[in-house]
Amino acid sequence: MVFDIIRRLIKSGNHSPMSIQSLTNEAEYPFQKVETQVQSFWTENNSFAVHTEPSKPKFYCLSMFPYPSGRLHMGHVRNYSIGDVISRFQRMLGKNVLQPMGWDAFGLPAENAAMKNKVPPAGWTYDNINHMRGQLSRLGFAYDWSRELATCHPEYYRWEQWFFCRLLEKGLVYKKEAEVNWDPVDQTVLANEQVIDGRGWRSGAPVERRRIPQWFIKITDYAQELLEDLEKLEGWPERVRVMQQNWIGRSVGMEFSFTVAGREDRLEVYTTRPDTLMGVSYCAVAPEHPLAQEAAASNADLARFIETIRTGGVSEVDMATMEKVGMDTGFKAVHPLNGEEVPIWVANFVLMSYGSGAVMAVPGHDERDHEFATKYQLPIKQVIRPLDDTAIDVQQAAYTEHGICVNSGGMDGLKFTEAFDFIATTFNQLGIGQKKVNFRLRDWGVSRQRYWGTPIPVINCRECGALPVPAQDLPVLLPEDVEFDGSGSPLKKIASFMNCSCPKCGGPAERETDTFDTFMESSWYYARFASPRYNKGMLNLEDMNYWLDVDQYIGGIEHAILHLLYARFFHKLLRDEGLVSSDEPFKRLLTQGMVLKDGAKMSKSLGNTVDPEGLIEKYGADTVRMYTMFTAPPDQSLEWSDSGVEGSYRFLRRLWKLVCSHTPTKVTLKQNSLNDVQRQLRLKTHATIKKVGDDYERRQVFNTAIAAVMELYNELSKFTASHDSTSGQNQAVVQEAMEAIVLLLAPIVPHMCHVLWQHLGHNEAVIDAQWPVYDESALVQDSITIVAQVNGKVRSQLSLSAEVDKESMQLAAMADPTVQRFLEGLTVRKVIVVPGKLVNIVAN
RNA sequence: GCGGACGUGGCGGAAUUGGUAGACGCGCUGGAUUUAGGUUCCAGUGCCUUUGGUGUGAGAGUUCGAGUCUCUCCGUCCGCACCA
Repeated sequence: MVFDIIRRLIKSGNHSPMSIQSLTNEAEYPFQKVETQVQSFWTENNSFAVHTEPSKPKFYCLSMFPYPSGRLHMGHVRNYSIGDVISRFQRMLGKNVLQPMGWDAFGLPAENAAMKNKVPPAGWTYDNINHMRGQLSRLGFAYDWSRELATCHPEYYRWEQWFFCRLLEKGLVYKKEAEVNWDPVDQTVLANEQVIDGRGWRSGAPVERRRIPQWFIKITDYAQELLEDLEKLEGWPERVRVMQQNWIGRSVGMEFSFTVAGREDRLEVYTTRPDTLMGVSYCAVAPEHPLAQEAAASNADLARFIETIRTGGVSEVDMATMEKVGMDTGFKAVHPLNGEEVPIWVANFVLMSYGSGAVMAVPGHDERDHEFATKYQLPIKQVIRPLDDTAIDVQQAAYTEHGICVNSGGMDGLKFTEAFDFIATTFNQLGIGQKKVNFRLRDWGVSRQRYWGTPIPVINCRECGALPVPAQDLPVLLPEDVEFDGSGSPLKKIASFMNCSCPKCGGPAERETDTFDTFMESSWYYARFASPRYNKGMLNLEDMNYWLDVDQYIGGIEHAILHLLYARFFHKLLRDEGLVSSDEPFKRLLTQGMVLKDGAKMSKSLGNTVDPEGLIEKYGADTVRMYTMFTAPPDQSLEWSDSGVEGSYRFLRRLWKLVCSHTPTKVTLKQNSLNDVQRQLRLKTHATIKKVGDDYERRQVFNTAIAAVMELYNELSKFTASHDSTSGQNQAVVQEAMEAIVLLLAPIVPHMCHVLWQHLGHNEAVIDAQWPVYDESALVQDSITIVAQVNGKVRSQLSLSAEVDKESMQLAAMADPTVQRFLEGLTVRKVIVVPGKLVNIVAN
């Protein structure tokens, strides 16, 4: 086993029992001793290991696992602090809380490091994991480390290989040619990230688009369900759901074909705007389209042109921002309604991978078509007019709104849906097309021409084709001790990996050397965490039924679309294989904001990073946790400030001193015998408990929770400064306020609160304490403040009995001298009374 | 290009359902303690011509009442399928 407990025990340091008293007697807040001692306590007691216990309510809190890049950055600290706070809060509510941690260990950076430092990707990755595990422990996160996993471990990826083979057998996986970025100098495939301004990042050579056979998983089979189920995800931020909805991109349109003049075959196109059909002035096909290829065969200029437009990146942003260029193929498409012939062009903006690789172009009513038509002086026809009949000039700009058909023969006067239906009926009768729902979502290409990834478990036999590796031969192990120089896959050079025999005919065969997209591993790790050591199958159903779904998932907004969509898809695949029982993996989602410094994202290239380790050294983990939770709401970006850290540190020091100087008491608090000042403090204590609980659970904003605790602290410290709080009910209300503060902060500042809780006279550990419940009777007030406005402007504040009715409020406001002064010479027209809040007198 | 979000003091942010704008923290100013610096404590702190006026990127609108709702504009940031 790679991950042993022993090493962590050594890491956690000092085991000699140190009494709480020796800590709380220290004049200054001894954060180092506190944190070391409390972390030892958690380790020795195995405090965060959990088991499937069907009789107990569970809570599964998951933070997106990190890529082991080498060191934690502030983004990690923030992400994992949020998850830890939620986990510890839920535990105090009495739940059986699972909070695991692991490593998204495959990926490109390990290969880059391998080239740079001449070390194998595996060794580099394991070293990073060991270092980062230590950093996480030092931050005091309540992980069940016995469940730790790393995706590069065969125990993990073997099940992914097994599952892929199942999908292959079920027909949910297929192989087809797809475009990649090809570096002609380095003779290698480049990631989009490695293409800079259309050139290879290392060679500087112009990148070519090349087609190679790759594996795809049929996510489009699940497009409709992935779209519909978004509505069930009430615990997800609206914006993430909208992003996924747009990504899936359901559209209703017409699929139909043009005849090509003088030919037997037809040109298939898809359009969402059949109402503009009479405005078609040309068609455009992708460079890879058969018609384009055929035309190029007898036209050297066109062949050269197609070659040039196949350079440049393949990403969506490259496609959308590049200059739109094209060339006439010489073929003519015959308009299905008026028989007119329009030219067929080849254009770089048409994607072979989307739809049929061909489009009808209506420059009058589509911006992209308009740009292209203007450039090549193709005709622009107006066939739609605005509903309100405003004058438009389609020669100047495309009119893209829905409107009414004009210049369209029999369709004139029809609105969008009427025109749509007309075309649908007509084409059905002609047998050349029909209504079709299309999705923007494309099938998931999972092949990567990289070494450091899960080997795709496929054997290529010259006789029998591509076959899945039989289950008993799994895992296909990735050789870890390799020479890696970046020129193609090292797997191709290892004969013992490459050569195998065909599982069907037994003849000589070769292994697939591509590896999986790393999104594969991160698409199911949440489930594996619930049965991480299970070796009889991919997932243990009993554990799945107890722990899933993930109650709270936390991670960066940058994963809003891809990772979350793939994980949702994978969950449905797992469900259909009978491995899990629910439809969706993540009940509630919190997308944390970025950590910024000087207004920019912290990054190595900008040199504006802050190293968490140095901060922990200087201020302790509790301060760092508190600062990251206090400075901004979790879903917004966090602007780094050194003096802000000082502020959090100062608060914790003050709190430490105040509680340590208090003598704990067991005196019973008697609500009815409290004086006004005592009642006031008690009111603040319980109002704070109420607000903070709501902030943690419903609102998930921790900055305001901390602010509320600070307010209580301020009131408490004023109280202790001006009253003798060593005896009687004074001591009782102070004890109550302190206990509240310690409990309310325990999820955020767990080390300090562990010690302070014991100082306040409790034997149980604060992690096992019950979350405080507010006392409704303590919140009852005798008098309330009412705002008096004249014409919407605040003129006075009135202290009135809490039970005051609307009429009395109005009378009191009218009688107020300041209000009177502002009403002088005016006639009262109207009075608005908001019970318990304000009175607005409208006068002129 | 497409899609998404955001814009409030000197700064980070608060205002949860249309009802006292600026909670809490930082910074700054003054004072106390200290040989001094630091620390700690106390008081003040949106802006202005201060019995008042004004103020939430700009402009308009709805409303008794708008930071919050609607529209237009400006600006900033994020994602876009091989980075994870």
